[in-house]
Amino acid sequence: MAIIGIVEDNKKIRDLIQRYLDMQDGMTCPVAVDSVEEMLEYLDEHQRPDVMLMDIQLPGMSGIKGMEVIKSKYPEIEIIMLTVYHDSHKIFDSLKAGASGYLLKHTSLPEIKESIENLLKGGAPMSPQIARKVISHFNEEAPKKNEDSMLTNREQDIVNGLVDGLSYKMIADRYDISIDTVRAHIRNIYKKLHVNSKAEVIAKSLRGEI
Amino acid sequence: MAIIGIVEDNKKIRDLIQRYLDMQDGMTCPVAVDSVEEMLEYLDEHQRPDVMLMDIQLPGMSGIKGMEVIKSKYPEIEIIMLTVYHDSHKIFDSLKAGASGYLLKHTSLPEIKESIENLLKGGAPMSPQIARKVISHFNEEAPKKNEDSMLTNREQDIVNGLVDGLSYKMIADRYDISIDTVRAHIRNIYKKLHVNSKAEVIAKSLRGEI
DNA sequence: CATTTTATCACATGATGATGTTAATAAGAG
DNA sequence: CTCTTATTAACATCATCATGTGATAAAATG
Repeated sequence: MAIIGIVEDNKKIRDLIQRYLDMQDGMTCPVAVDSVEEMLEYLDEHQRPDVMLMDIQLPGMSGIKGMEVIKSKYPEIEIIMLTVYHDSHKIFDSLKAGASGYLLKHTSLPEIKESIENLLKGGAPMSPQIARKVISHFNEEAPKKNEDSMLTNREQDIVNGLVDGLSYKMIADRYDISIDTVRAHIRNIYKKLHVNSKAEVIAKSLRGEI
Repeated sequence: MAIIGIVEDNKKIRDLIQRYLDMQDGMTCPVAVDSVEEMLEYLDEHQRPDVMLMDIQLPGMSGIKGMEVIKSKYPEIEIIMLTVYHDSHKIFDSLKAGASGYLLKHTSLPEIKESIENLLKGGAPMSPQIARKVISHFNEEAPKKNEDSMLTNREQDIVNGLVDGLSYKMIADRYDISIDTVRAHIRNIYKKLHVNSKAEVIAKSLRGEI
């Protein structure tokens, strides 16, 4: 009998999954909590689950951090991330932190059940979109400069300045242009990238999405 | 109508898959050959397939080498490796050479069909055992964990908020604390990391230096 | 028990950033 | 030759950030 645990802060989703899994043959789901902290308390005093479903966005400790903690204390627990996030950063962080699977939240209950069975048999459940990103990570050693970067040379200069942590004024000095010109470029960059803050540009750039 | 191509030297398997796929709605499988060389000739003179199933062990050019050649000439063709090999080297070589999926040969015909549909929808079909190996690759790829983070859990929360491109106000809302508390945390974070702007924190974080 | 750390909140102020509007010049495309 | 794009620039205004100073309380540490 496989023991399943759930960490998910949305009570509706949590209860739904718990009830469904608990009904299945060969599975029992005795614990479904809404934070990593609660799960850690539970693990101290009860039989440990074989598999754990974990959200990323949680009150208190994040699911990724939580997984690291749980994995370091109980490395034999297999953890599947079950979340709405499909950005590469969160996916790779999760996998590096020791996740055995990564499912998107629109995954149906039977698919979740199947994924758990898969995992117990030595597989690694992944939503197809996630698998795609993981695979891309491999064949993306050279063919970057992906999609229409669209950014002009000057705009790229400005982005580099932002990534280096420079203020508008410092960027203006570096390229010997006025601060208003920097502003103008940044406006254009924001439009092209569909963002509206320095922070997002820096994040995008460092994730290789520019 | 998706066009499927097959390169597989075992005639029995090749014919079986071709007949099956050809029967499916939305698919046609006009070409099934037993070597990369034959497939290259075919591609010169016919409409190119959308998806190609390819074995690794082939007479003449190997499937991995063949995929490189085909991918460089026709990068828009999506290639799924369909093979008995499950050793990490062959898997990673295939993925690096541009494979969009990797299935083991015991995969059933309906699963193959499903995998192709998956691929056409932007997914990446992988047998669970393969996914497991790919994921393991990430688990081990995390040597440099500068765990001298010094940042407290709450501080890490705040950093995550910054990385997500949130303003102080949005971070305050996310964690249900006041904006002044966010400011206080950020002051401490700046001191610990020796920086003095959001931008630098985001950059450090995304570089894995936190 | 005393001390330090962590987390919380407030008020204030100057600096920086985001956005709207407008526009001149040069280069390249059609 | 006209139209578009890239680059430059100025002025204005409100929002957000960075930083100083100070405070309370719980938790961890010694």
